[in-house]
Amino acid sequence: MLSATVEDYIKAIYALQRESPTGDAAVTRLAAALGVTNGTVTAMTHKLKGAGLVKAERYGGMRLTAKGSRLALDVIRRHRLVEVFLVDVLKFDWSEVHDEAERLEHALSPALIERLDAFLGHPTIDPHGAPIPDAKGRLSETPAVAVNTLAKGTHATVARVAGREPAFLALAAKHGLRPGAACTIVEQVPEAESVTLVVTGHPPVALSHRTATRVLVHPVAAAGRPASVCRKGSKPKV
Amino acid sequence: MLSATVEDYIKAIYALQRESPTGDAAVTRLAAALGVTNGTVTAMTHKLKGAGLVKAERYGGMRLTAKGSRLALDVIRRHRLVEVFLVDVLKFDWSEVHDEAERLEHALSPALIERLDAFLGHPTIDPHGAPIPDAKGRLSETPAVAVNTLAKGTHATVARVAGREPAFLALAAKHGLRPGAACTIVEQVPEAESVTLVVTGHPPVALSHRTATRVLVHPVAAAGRPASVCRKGSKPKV
DNA sequence: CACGCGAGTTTGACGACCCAAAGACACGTT
DNA sequence: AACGTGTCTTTGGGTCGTCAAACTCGCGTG
Repeated sequence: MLSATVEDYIKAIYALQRESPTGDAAVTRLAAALGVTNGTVTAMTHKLKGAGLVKAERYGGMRLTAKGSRLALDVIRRHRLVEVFLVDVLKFDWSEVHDEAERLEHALSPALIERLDAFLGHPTIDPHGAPIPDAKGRLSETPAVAVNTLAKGTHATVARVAGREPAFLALAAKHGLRPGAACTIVEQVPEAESVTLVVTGHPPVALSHRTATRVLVHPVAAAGRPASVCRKGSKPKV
Repeated sequence: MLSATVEDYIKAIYALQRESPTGDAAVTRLAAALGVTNGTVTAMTHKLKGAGLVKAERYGGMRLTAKGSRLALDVIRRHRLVEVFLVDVLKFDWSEVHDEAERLEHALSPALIERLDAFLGHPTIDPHGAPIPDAKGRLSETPAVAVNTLAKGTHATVARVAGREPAFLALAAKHGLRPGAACTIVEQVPEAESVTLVVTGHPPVALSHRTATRVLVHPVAAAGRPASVCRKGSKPKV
């Protein structure tokens, strides 16, 4: 059986690979993500290599093997299903579920996960809008764009609020920023790297572009109304 | 934070104390219950003593302190609530929930347990009929008698089916022996240490007296019918 | 009463995971 | 080409929970 520690490493490597341009994870980054020292990561890397979960060579970055990726997706599936359960069934708040899920994801048997999945109605996204891999480890990512790339006046539907910091998640919740909510870009100031958006019925919220990359939306095609829609790459005409 | 291992030891000590006439747990019994060697238990005993969870002296049995008992009841509460969840909500079979709960009981935060308790409607017994300690660690045990002490013809309500062996639990389930079921003692042969009982709608089942001590019932006072009721201590008049 | 034996304890060692600190490497600068 | 800095690896050491094997104790028996 694979230890909880191994699962945590694999999950962290998976996440680092996704946000790395070269597609491989660096020791120092991984150490920071897991809160351990570099030496500890190097030691664990040997173990993971021995288990056939990662490929790595001395002084080079590491990369998950097919087997490693499969395990990562398995752990992510467990994590996200638990989050759905905690929020939808036990009525936990959005911002507090992460740590709880972090512990639980290592204690659920495959049988339990499949029953939980069925009980929850086979959800496809977690409470933050992150996609849930299926039982075979398939992940279907809906293309979505970050709000910092959108022009003033754009109408959109919130697809996902990424990030784990409770403070940020609490802010998002306070302003109605949850998957499915309809929002509008009310201000876009490139010079200040600031974007302001509003969800109907909630106070507007100004985000730095850096923060705004964590808020992903599906722009809504203007149906008979003159709202400008600005897709990825095009510049706002303000 | 207390490790899962410590919790397992405390829970096992609690169980051993209950079934020990002297009220304290022996090293060898504990080692057998946990599947470790005696030396390991001795080492852990020192640790538990240091943490103020047990009292023990060299070559004498060990005993939980108030703090230790409280922890044991806490773990038992978690365990039994998880079992209720697995059976009632996720529709797991009776006999397979134990191992699952064994792992989960160490991964649930106090907040999660309280929410789960509320979601389940504050159950007072688990699927096997075992009482669930409340959030303050209070355990209310309903007095119940083992079927081996009852006379032929006695009508009773199943209160609890103790024991963890999947095979025994599967047998019990097959014969309708679950908390709340109405049963009747159809045969009682002291010479053969055998008792046979039947739950309406299920095939009869013969149990050795040893096994029968695990089936606890509430005898039903004969209401207008001539069924003999035999309380603890009285001899059957067959 | 001395003996023996089961129950309990100690000892030395191991695997998993971790750290601190020292060493080895890679690579851009000068 | 030599340096310096940041990244990675190694080394020695620590904790937790475990085992096997040697040792010690308490107590009933011959």
